[in-house]
Amino acid sequence: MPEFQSVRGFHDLYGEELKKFKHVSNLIREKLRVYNFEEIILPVVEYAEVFQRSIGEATDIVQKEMFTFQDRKGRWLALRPEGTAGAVRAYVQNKLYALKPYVKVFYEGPMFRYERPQAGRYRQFHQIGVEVFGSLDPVVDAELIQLVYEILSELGVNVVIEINSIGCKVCRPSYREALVNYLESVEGHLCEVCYDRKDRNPLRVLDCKVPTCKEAVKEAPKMVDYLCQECKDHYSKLKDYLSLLSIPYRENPYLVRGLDYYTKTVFEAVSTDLDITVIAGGRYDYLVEELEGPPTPAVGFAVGLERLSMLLKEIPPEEPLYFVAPFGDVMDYSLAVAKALRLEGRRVELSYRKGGLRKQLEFANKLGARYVVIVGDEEKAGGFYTLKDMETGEQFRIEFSPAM
RNA sequence: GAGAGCGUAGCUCAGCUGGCAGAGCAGUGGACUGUGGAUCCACGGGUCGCGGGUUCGACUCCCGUCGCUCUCCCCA
Repeated sequence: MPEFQSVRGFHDLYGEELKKFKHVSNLIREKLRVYNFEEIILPVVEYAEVFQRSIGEATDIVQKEMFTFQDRKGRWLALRPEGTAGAVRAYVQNKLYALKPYVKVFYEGPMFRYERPQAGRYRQFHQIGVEVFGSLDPVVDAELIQLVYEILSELGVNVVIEINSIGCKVCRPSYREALVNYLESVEGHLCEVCYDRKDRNPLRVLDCKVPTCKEAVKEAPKMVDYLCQECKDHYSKLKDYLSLLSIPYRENPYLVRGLDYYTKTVFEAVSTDLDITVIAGGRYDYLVEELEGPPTPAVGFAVGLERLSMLLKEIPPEEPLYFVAPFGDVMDYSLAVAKALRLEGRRVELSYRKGGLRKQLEFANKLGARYVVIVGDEEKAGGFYTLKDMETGEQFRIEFSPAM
């Protein structure tokens, strides 16, 4: 075991893994450009209170998953466990609402949660977060889900998009009460875990995997039946839009999110291969106000980049590599050739190791070169180089005069 | 926070009821000084995760510890 190791749950990203990661990131950024979202770069550290207020004091994220520490003046700071809270803080602090009728932003970067690492779970992981501030229109929810759908389709991953409405200040309390009442009436049939969570996180009981719980919960009240008129309209309008856009989705009346700030629409994209959530989001109409901003409805979602990358099977091939292979006393000439090719915009590697032509061709293979630019005494003397296609074996003589 | 599995060469892993630490792949050199992927030969490489115990003797058995992986809770 190496003497120095990265901290548990903190990983180096490189090689093939990074290529997938970048492919996902680039594709999403291109989508966001088309949808006219503007980037905002947010700090990785906020006052801990920003998260406590937004995510909710009682949630697992705040209670046991935050990296918190004190600065020299004793104030509590935290590494961000998610992006929305900071985005809202920035929206309020910079008064972004004063600039435009509504605001569409995205951010990309690391998030931190103190959890036990396992498949698709890291203590430092990366998200792209997308937020729309200032519209209550369900068309925004629909467009965000459309965006999610397009991202996932173009990446070619097998997922299902689930949606639900969890109501608002008006209707959610009565539902929660009804649900807890119901759960108490069947508590004898619940597993140990669910018995505990029926008060703490009652909605979670609804998608417990234990068969007896599943059975006990069949007759449980559903949020959709308790929605107030406004929430009901919002939800049905959303579904109309999704149908109009031909976006396949599955209604999951038991879909909940682990953060307190959500209202009305919540949605998730779940991998059908690995049973992990890769994108999740929803509406949070009270959060801006909660962080001392003007009452402003908002919706957003976050993409887990590692999770999405690990579902990718194939990534597009890289552009061809030209390997400049000098042998003999021709390094000056080779430098000139490499420079000229690079100025044409080609991807060029100049061999840094000596060896005969055979050796150079071996190096070229190991580096995955598509073309080898053969430069020997003949080439230098004759004012040309030999271009070899490593796939077909064909060779071409290319005239060249060094102009360094 | 609870549970399970695994730590032997750069990688993947053998190594039996304790008896000289191995293979394949990768690497380097050569066969082969202007033509690669193939083949053959040679070579380099290890605190068997770490610490303790049992034993004449521990990679092997026992205890502890650290690390990794996975599951639950929860989540991107």
